Amino acid sequence: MKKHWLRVALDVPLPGLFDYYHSEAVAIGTRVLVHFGRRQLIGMVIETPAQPEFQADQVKAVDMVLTDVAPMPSTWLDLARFAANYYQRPLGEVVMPVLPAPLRRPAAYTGKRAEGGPVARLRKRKKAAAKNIKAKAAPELNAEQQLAVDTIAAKSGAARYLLYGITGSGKTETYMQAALAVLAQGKQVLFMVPEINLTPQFEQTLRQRLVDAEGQPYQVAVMHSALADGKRLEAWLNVTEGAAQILLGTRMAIFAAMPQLGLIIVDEEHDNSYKQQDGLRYSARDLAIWRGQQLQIPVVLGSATPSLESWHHVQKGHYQLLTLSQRAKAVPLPTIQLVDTRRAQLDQGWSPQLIEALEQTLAAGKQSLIFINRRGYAPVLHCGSCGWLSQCPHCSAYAVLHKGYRHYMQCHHCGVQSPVAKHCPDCGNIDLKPLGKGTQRVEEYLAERFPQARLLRIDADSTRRKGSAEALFAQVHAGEVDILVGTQMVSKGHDFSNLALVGVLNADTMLFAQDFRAPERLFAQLMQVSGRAGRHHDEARVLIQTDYPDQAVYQALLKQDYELFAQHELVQRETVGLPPYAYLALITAEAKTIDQALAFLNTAKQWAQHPQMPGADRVFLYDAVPLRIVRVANIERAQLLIESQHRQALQVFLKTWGGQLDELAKHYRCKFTLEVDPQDI
DNA sequence: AGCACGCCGACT
DNA sequence: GTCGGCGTGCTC
Repeated sequence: MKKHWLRVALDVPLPGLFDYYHSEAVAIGTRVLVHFGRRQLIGMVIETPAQPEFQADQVKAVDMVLTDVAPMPSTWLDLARFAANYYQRPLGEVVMPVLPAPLRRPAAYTGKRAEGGPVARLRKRKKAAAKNIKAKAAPELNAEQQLAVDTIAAKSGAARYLLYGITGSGKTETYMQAALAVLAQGKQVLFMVPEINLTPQFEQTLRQRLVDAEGQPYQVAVMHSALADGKRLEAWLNVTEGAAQILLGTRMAIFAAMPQLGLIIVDEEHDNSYKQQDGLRYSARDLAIWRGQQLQIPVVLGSATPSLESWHHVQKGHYQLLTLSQRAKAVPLPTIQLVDTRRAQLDQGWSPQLIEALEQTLAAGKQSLIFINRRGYAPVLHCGSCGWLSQCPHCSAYAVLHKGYRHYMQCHHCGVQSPVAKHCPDCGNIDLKPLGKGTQRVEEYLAERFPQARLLRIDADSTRRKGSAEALFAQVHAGEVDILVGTQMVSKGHDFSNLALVGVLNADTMLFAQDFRAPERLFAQLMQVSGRAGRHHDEARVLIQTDYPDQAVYQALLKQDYELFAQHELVQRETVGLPPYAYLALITAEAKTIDQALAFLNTAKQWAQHPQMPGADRVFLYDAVPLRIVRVANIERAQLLIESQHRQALQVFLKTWGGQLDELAKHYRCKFTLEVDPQDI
C-alpha cells in the first residue's frame, strides 16, 4: 500500500507540523482526525511532501479524512501562515482555533451521536424561512459622503482608505453605499465591528439597507464569540460557500474564508478590541490591511478618532484620507468645557459646575450621563498644591508608586527605580498623594445629592447576566432614567436621544496611566462619550473635570480637534521613538516568584546580545520590570519590552531568539507569552 | 496544552 | 493500607 505523507497543523503549543500518512492522496487544506499522543485531535493538512521529516516508522496513519467541508483555499492558508509567522505562533494555533468549534472537535465525528458529523446534521435540520425584512430607502448623501463612496467604488485593486468622520457625520451610510457598489458586482463584503452586542442596530441597518436592484435583500451572516456553536457553524458555512454576501463580525471574522470577498470595512478601527488578548495575539485591523493587499481589494478603516498608526499611514501616503466633517442631521456638536478642579471647591470630588449642570439638566427633564473610568487606579504621585507629578527622568512616562515591604517609585517603561519623594520637588509641599481614587462612591453621592433623580449604573458588574445590558439600555431609551452612571460600555454605539449632559469625573487617572497610549485612549474615549450627547439635541454639554486643563489632550478636546491632538502626539512619539515610529514586542513571564520571572527575562536579554543573533543589532531591549499588578492568583509576573525601528529586523530577531526561549523558560520554571505589536504595556 | 506516570503526605 | 497532591516528560 502506498503511503501518502501529510504534514498536519495541530492546535498544540509546539513548533512545527506533524507527519502522518494516508492510503490515498489528501488535498492541502483538508481537516483530518488523528491520534496525537494518547488523545485524538482534528488538524489540517498543510503540506503533502514526498517524504516525511519525522522518523518514518513512527509516523501514524490518519484516522479519518474529513470531507464535509471543502478544503480551505490557498489564499486563506497564506493568511494563516502570515499570521502565524508574524505573531510568532505555530500554524496549528492559527488554523484550528479560528474554525467553528464543531469542525475541530473530535467528538463531533467520533461520538455516539456524531452520525454524519456536525455539518451533515446541520444541513439535515430544516431550514427556517428567511425573515421578511422591510427595506429602507437610501438617504441622500452629502457631498463629502458621495465623494467618499465614489472614491472607494472608482478604483479596482488594492486600496486603503481611512474614513475619518466625527460622530453623526454619516460613516455608516457611507459604508452602506460603498458596500452596495461592491455587492452589485457579485462580490462579498466583510464588515468588522469592535463588539457586536453593543451595536445591535448596526446589524439591522445592514439588513434594511443592503438590498439589490430588484429590492431583494442580500444575505447577512453574523459572527462573534457569544454565538452558540451551531449558529457560528451555520454562519461560517454560509459565507465560505458564498450563500451569504455579507459577513458582520468581530475580530474573529477576519479569519472567515470568503470566496468572493471584494471589500473589507473596519468600523471604529482605533478600538482596542480588534487586538486579540490571548492565544494568537493578532490585530484584526492589521490583518484586514494585509488581506486587502493579498486579494487586491479595497479596505476601509473608519473612525472619528483614528489610531495614531492609521493617521501616520495617511501622512505617509499609505492610506487615502476620506473626511466627513459635516454632521448629517445638522445638529451642532455638543460644547465641551473643562472644569479646572484645582480652582474649584470640590465636594467629595464633585465641582460646583458639574453639580449645577446636573441640577439644570434634571430640572429641564433631560438625561445626564456621568462617565467614570474603572481602570483609573495608577498611583502616580501627585502634589495637590502645584500639580507636580512623578515623571520618570528618562521617559515620557510617569513613575508609579510601589507599595510593599518597602515603598519606591518605578517607571515601567525603562525600569528605573527611585525613592518615594517626601516632599514636592517643585514647591516643597509635604502632602503628596497618589492620584487615582476609587469610583465606587459616585452612585452613592448622586443618590444623596439628588434623592429625587432616578439613577442607573451600567458597567461590567451591573450587566454580568446575559442580555441584561440591553434591558438596562432600554430603560434609558424609555426615559426611565435621569442620571446614568456608566463606564466605557456606555460610550459605544448607543445613541441617547434625550441626553443633554455628559460629566467626566476622573479623566486624569486615565491620562496618567503608565501606558504611553493613555492620552490617545483618553482622547478617543472622551470624544466618543461626548458623541453620546446631543445627537438630537441642540444644547448638549460635556463637562470634564481635570487638574490639568493645559495638557495637550484636553486642549484638543476643548476644540474637538482630533488633527491637532494627533499632530501633537505624533511629535511626542517620534521624539521618544515609540509607535508608529518604532515597532514593539512584549514578553510577559509568569513564575512562582518574581525573581524567577526576572531571572528568566534577564537571561533572555543576555542571549539577545549575542553577536550571532540575527537582527540583534537593530533591536533594543529594555530592562525587565515587574508588572504593575505583580501578583495574580499567586503567580508573579514581569515583562520585557523589545523595540526596533525596523519591523523586519524585529521579525527576524524574534524568530530566532523567541524560538530559544521555551528551553530557557523551562529552566527558570516560567511560563511566558510573546506579543507582537502589544496594545497594553 | 493535555495527559499519564511517579513518588510523598493525611485519611476512610 | 489507599486517595491525591503536582513535578516532569512526551506528543508525528
